[in-house]
Amino acid sequence: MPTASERPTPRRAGRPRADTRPVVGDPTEEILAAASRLIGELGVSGTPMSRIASEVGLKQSSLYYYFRRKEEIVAALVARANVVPLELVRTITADGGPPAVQLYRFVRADAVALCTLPFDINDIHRIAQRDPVEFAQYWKERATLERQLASIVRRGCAERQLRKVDPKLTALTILANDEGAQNWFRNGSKWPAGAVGTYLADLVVGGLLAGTEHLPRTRDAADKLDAASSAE
Amino acid sequence: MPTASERPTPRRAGRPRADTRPVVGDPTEEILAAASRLIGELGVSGTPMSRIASEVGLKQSSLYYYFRRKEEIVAALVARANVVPLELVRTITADGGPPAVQLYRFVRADAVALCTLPFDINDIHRIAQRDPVEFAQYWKERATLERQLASIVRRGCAERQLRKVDPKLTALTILANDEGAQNWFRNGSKWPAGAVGTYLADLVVGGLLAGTEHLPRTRDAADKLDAASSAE
DNA sequence: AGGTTGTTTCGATGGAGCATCGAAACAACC
DNA sequence: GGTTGTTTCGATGCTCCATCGAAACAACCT
Repeated sequence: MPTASERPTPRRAGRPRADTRPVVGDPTEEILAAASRLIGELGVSGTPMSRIASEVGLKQSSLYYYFRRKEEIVAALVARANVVPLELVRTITADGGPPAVQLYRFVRADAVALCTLPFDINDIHRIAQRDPVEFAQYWKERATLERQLASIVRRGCAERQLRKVDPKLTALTILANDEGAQNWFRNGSKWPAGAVGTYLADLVVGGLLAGTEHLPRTRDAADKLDAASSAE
Repeated sequence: MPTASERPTPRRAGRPRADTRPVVGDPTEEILAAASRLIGELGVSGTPMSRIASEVGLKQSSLYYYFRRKEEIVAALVARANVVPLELVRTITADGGPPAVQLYRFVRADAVALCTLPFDINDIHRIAQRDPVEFAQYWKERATLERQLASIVRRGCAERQLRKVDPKLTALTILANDEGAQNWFRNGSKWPAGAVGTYLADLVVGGLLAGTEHLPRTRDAADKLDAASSAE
């Protein structure tokens, strides 16, 4: 009698696929994975639904059983990508420490996360701007992110650690910076993602600190907290 | 006898347009102007050729008499936008002055120029990445811009005015910064373009200077040179 | 065993957008 | 009056997105 691992995948309910390859996992996940890969290569408007479908062994129209519109796929991808920075501010704020160190940690980690993303976040950003309904979740989370970043900046200014800057404008610029970095990073960068992150964090936090001489100390503190955070 | 200004525009050679409105100027220019406006509103993939055509009083297929492909229109737009930063480094380098001041002037003016651009430079950037042939000119000019910026940074480092940074990486980041700023600026900014430019220049140059305390002096010097430059 | 229900997939189809082609409709010149 | 060159059009083919109804199965019920 065959064990579960030997047993061939049980036939699924529903009409069989024209493509004879066996169904590997959750089709929704398969579709998202294929879409992420293809969109990373060809861009959103450059990847036809038919291509995504054939990649997962389906016909074009069958995709619409899982997603009602192309943008729904894009929205699902961006929703996952958005988790990273949100989680990031959460843990960094929880870890505490001086605002400048928190900012340093965020900028570096966010830049690295964006650079290792398989698809172009700015491309998707653009689509999200033109479809506020489908991407309502995205904009809400992004506003939260901006607020939390701004509040870190505000504390940094109050404690005289940072120059006097507009917290809201600074938060926007930091996010735009990280996304801008991804732009040329994906465009064939000779620097590794980690180097880009550290460079950006140096530049931004260096530009915000009341005295640049504190930058090395800030970076060291960030290193230590990051190490402790990844160890657990 | 009617003077030149009273005389109706002389009939042009070729089949008359279905649209009865008189032809105002060079159709190529009209097309580019309409395309710039529409693409700014709806994005490149969001503006159909038929829309551009009807805007200038032509049928869809008639556009292909002036431009062979849609990307050719986009390339023409980006070629013009690219003139601004190139001209900018040229005059700023010619004006001379400390490297930090030159950088400050560039970042501020470039950010302002991008923010007042009618269309989304990142959107076009993305298309240019996927069509290196049509946009060869763009990439060549951009490489030149990077090199010139990098050389300013290199001098700044050599003169101990700036922190020790990678000049090439810095040039890339500066350009990405300016483009990133345009992203959220067009997305309904409550700050004027000038404020954005000054803020970005403060942040970037502040982050590069060996000592932040020199930032106000650098800004003042940039102000003076900009005033002198605009006066002539 | 045969029928019913629910699930998943397909094929056909319509509509929108890009691009090409040949011809139409003019002016200018011979 | 005919020829040439310029500008525009309409028709057409192709690709892509999205919808719809039906096909092809499994599972469950009698």
